[in-house]
Amino acid sequence: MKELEKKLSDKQINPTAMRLLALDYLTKRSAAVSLTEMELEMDRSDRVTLYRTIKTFEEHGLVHRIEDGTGITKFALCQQGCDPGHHHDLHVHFFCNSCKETHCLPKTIIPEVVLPEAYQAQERELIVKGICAACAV
Amino acid sequence: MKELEKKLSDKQINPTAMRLLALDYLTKRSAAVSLTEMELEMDRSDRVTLYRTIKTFEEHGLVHRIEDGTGITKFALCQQGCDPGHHHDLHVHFFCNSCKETHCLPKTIIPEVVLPEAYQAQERELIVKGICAACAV
DNA sequence: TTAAGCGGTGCAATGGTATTGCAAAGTTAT
DNA sequence: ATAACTTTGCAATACCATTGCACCGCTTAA
Repeated sequence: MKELEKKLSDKQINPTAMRLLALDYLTKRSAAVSLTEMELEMDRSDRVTLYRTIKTFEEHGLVHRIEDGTGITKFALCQQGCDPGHHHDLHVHFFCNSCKETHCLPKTIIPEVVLPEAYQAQERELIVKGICAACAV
Repeated sequence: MKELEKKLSDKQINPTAMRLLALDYLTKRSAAVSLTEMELEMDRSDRVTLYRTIKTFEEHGLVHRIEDGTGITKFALCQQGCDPGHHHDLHVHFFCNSCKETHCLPKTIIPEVVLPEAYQAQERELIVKGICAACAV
């Protein structure tokens, strides 16, 4: 557990019980989670507290928000190297049409695209939908 | 107006007054619109009717749905060549951090990405955020 | 001509997620 | 122990998406 505490304090987050639990949960998950999922699977706590916990994590560069096209916001741990304020996650997110889970593909980088004249890119988000490795037996 | 009627009947959509109005509105818009925007700007009508109108358009391959990361679903006319059920819009969508509008970039195609072993891609959606041409004076 | 059937529209109502306000509980420094 | 600050939980609110149902107008069959 010292491990988790360190992760939090490294990001200047006060390691409270709630936050350690949430971080532990996120660490063990392979897929991105919605708030509702977290709420259901972590009996321990209130939705709003989770909401704020995740928000804190996001602001400190510990998790990133994923809009996977379902309309429901999901979250996943950042790889190392995200800063408060600015995330530099440029990996693809994959939504499985079969199991409905959203996964980060940290090795798969979003290619640069050439925009029309005068457009300036600042961030980009690529969602690929299809059948994930686990479902593609 | 015959023009608009034809567009509808070409897609097997019954050209009612409401639908002609909605199509006209969409045709004149350069940016993608949310339901709420349509509701406000087209005084003529009820939100639910618009909702169903857009849904019909979408099902018949006349408009496509855009999840631009704001959490609010937006819609824009398809270029030609979309079929009921399957849209093949592979263009990039651009969200302007300044004016908050979302634009289709029909000339800018989403590049193919190489996925990890065993993942099968079916659709892809790329949102680029930044400053649009109009705001980038 | 009337009655039945049907697509389309509008209103009311519901469900779900995101978000804020506020007060209680917990923590830290003096 | 107290004051100051942080964190948490509950209640409440604000939207957006979606469904149910009744009504309207049109076409079709008796």
